[in-house]
Amino acid sequence: MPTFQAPRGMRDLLPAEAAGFDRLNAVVAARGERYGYPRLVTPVVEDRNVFLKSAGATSDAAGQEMYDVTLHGQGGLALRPEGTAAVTRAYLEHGLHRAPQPQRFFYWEPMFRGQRPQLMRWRQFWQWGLEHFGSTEPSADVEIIEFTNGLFAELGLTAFELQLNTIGDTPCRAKVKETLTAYFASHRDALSELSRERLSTNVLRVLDSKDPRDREVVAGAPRLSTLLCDADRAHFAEVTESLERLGVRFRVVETLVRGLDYYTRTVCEFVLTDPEFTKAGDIAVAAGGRYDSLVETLGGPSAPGVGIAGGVDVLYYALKQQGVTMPDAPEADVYVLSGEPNDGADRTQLATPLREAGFRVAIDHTRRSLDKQLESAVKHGARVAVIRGTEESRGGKVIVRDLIKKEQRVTRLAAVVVEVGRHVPKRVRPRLIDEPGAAGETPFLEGPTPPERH
RNA sequence: GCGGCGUUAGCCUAGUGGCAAGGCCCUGGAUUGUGGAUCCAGUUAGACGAGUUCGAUCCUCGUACGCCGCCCCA
Repeated sequence: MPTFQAPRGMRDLLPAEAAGFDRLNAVVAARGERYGYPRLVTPVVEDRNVFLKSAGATSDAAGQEMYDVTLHGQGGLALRPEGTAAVTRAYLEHGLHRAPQPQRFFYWEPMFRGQRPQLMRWRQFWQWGLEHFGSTEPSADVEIIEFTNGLFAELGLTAFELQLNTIGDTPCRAKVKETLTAYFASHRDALSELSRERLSTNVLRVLDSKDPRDREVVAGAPRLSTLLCDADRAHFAEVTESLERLGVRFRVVETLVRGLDYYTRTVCEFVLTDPEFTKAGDIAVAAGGRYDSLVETLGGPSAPGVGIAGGVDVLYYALKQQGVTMPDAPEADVYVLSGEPNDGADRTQLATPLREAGFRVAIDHTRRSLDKQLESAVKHGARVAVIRGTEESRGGKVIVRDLIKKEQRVTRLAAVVVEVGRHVPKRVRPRLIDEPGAAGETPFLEGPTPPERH
C-alpha cells in the first residue's frame, strides 16, 4: 500500500487522460485563436481580496470555499477559485484598459475550491474561459455563447441545454431586489432557513433554491422579466433574437441567477442533459455572463465585460459518456531493440535519425531476451520494431519489422528512415518559429495524421 | 464545511473472530534466441492508528481517502 496519497479532491491525470485533456486544450485554444482571443496566463495564487471583492463577500465561492495559502505565516493569498476576477486584475494591472478596446482573452488553467469532492467536482479542476472587455453590445454576449455552442458541436457534445436569463444592470437591480425582498418577506414563514438568511444577503439566490418549500413561494413571485428596466429587456431581447437567427438553441429560465455577485444582465449556463449526470441535479459544463461593473469593483475605470468559462473535467467525462473516443496516449510507433546486451549507445544512435525525422521512437533499455523485447514492443503499441544485434543485422544493417503485417526487411542503416516511413506515419514536429506559408494542424478525434509538409 | 455509506494485491472480485481465495495485469522460464497463443513458476493485499478479545481483515472509536445527499458550483 502506498504511504502517500494525493490530497483530498486532487488527482493525477495518467497519460491516457492527460492526452485527452491535451487534445481538448488544443481544440478550445485553437477556436479561441480563430475568434481573436489570445491566451492569457495568470498566477495560480492571487491576493484573496481579488476574489472576495469581485464575487461579493457573501458569496460562498469567495468565502468558505476559498483555498487559502499561507507562506512563512503570512496569509492573504488564495489559490484562484475562478478565472474572471484574475483576468480582470491582470487587465487592470497591465493597463490593458488603456490598450485598444475591446480586449479579448482566452485562458486554460487549474482552479481550486475547498469543497468536499464528489464525482466530477474536485478541489483542483480545470477551466477554459473567454473574457471580452470593452463592449456593452449584446452581440458580444452572443459571441461568447455562440463560441461555446460551436465548440460543443465541434467536439461532438450533444446532450446539453443552453439556459439563459437576464438579471438586470446594477442600478435597475436595486429596485428588483427591493420588490423581491418585499415579496419574500411577506412569505417568510414558508421559506427555508437558508432562504430566510438570503433575504438580507442576496435575494436573487432565493430564486434558484432547490428546496421544495422555496420553489413553491418562488412560483408565485413576481417575474424577474417584468421587474427589469426597459434597457435591460431590450439588451436581452437582442441577445435572444440574435441567437435565434444564428440557429443557437436555448431556453430562457427566469430563475437562473449565478452564484457570483459581479454578473449583470445576461447570464447563461450550458447544462448537461444526459441522464447519467442529471440524477445529481443540473451539472453545468460551461457558464458565464456579463459583468459591466467588475472592472470598477476591482479599482479600475468603468468598463464593461462579458465572459464564459467551462469545466474541462466535466466536458471530458461528458464526451466519454457520449462515446466520443479520444486518442489514447500512444507511447511509440517504433521500438528499437537489440540482441546484443551492451550496446545502449548503438540503440540510441539507431533511434536518433528516426526521431529527427519525426517518428515516435522508444528504445528497449533492458537486457532481456529478444523474445521478451519483441513482446514488449507489441505491448507498448509499437507498429514497427527496429532490430539490431542479430545474425542478419550485422555490418551496418538492421531489421525493420512490421509488427502487424509480420513482415520484415534487412535494411542498410542509411535507409532505415525511409524503410520505417513505409510502415508508420511521421508526427508533426512542433517548431519554435513558423515556417512561411505553413499552417499547423492539430488533429483531435481519431483520424489520419496529416503528412509532414515540405 | 455538515450528514450517510464505503475502503481486501497494480486492477476486478470472493470469503472468514483462529494459515485470506480466484481472475486479469506484471516478472521470469519453456516451446532450444522474432512477438500478442499455450504451459510452468513467481512477486504483491484487508487504507492508517488505537481499543475490545486468548486471538481482529471481520466488532468499536479516531484519522486519511472515495462515493451519495446538503451547501456550493465547472
